[in-house]
Amino acid sequence: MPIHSNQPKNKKQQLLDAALTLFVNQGIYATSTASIAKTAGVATGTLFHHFPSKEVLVLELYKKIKQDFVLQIAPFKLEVTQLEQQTKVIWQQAIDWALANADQQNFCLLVMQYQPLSAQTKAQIFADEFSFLKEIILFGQQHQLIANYPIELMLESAHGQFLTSSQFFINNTELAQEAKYSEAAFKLFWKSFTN
Amino acid sequence: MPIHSNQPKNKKQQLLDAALTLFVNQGIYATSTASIAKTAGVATGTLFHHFPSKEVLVLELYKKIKQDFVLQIAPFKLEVTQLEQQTKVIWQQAIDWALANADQQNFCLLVMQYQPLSAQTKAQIFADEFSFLKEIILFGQQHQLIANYPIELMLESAHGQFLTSSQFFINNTELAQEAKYSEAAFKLFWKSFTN
DNA sequence: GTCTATAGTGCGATAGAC
DNA sequence: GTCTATCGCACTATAGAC
Repeated sequence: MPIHSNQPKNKKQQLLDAALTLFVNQGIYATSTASIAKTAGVATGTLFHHFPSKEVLVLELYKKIKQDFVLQIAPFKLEVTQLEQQTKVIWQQAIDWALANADQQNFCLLVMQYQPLSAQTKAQIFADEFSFLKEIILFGQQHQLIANYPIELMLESAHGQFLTSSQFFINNTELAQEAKYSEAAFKLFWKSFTN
Repeated sequence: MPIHSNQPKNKKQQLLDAALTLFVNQGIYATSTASIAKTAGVATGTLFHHFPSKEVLVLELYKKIKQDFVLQIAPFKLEVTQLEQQTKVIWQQAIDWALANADQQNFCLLVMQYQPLSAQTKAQIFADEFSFLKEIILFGQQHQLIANYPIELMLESAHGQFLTSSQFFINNTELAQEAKYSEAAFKLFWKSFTN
């Protein structure tokens, strides 16, 4: 650790933190690099020293967040007799992460609509993020627990349902604690896939 | 009809048409009023004669599109013995409209993330647009055909599933013709709600 | 109603001192 | 690595002639 380390970690992290807050409150387009620098308490030149462009800043922030999300999803050895229960645990871990990291979750939604990032970039991120989901669906189909619909459609549907439910609970945090709501959200998800 | 009517309808409509195309190809923020006017073949001053601001232009375009969408959804007298079939017809009408009006559908998605419009404005639009959906769910619940989950959650879920499926088919138009895919999309939707 | 011309603003990014 | 200062550009919106 350097002797002269200041109380706030490093300026790069301060910039990422400030950017996240501003992005989710104002949108990515509406947030200027100058305002990010000002909020972070650094100069605009410093921002462009750490990130060659605003676009790169957005992408780097996104990747860090998704890395954190994937770590919250504990891996399983899938069991035929336990598949619904195992899926429920994973679903709840994902929802809990979204609730505890509402800014991060909202930012990911914004990035999906942020047009300066290519569709290819987004598709790659999506595939990485939800590889565990594909395993569950294929495993369930092999054992006749999950319907044999086309896998691409099912992946999109599952992702969409997760986004919808997590957004609902983020916008209505008091309902996330009620079993009636959290049970219903998972059942809506699970029943759509069952045979 | 005025004697001096030009071949292109009126300039206001030309502006709306140009705006739609540019918005879905570049995003709303990334599209300048100047480029809309240029594409429409009119001057920037003319744009601001018809729309007091870019924001109003966006909202007016959005309302026109949603009006058109709602007209495509034929009303039904809901019947207990026919509910699944009736819902399927409505679902397919909605998907077909989205496919035939991909630009319009994509634009609606962009508007939902366009932050200059207030959350209240968007919520109002959502309620208007999907009132028929609420009727179906409540009717189905009364007759024990549809699960008794909280109605707000079900409405969000239904809307999300429609957006996911229509986006999937817009991005993979060749699959929309295959019964395997279109049947699966509806079943994913319907099964999630059934008792 | 439509045009041309432009005012006024704020942006992303760079240069160069320290 | 960080700063100050600023460039060059594109944007929304307006003014005023026709």
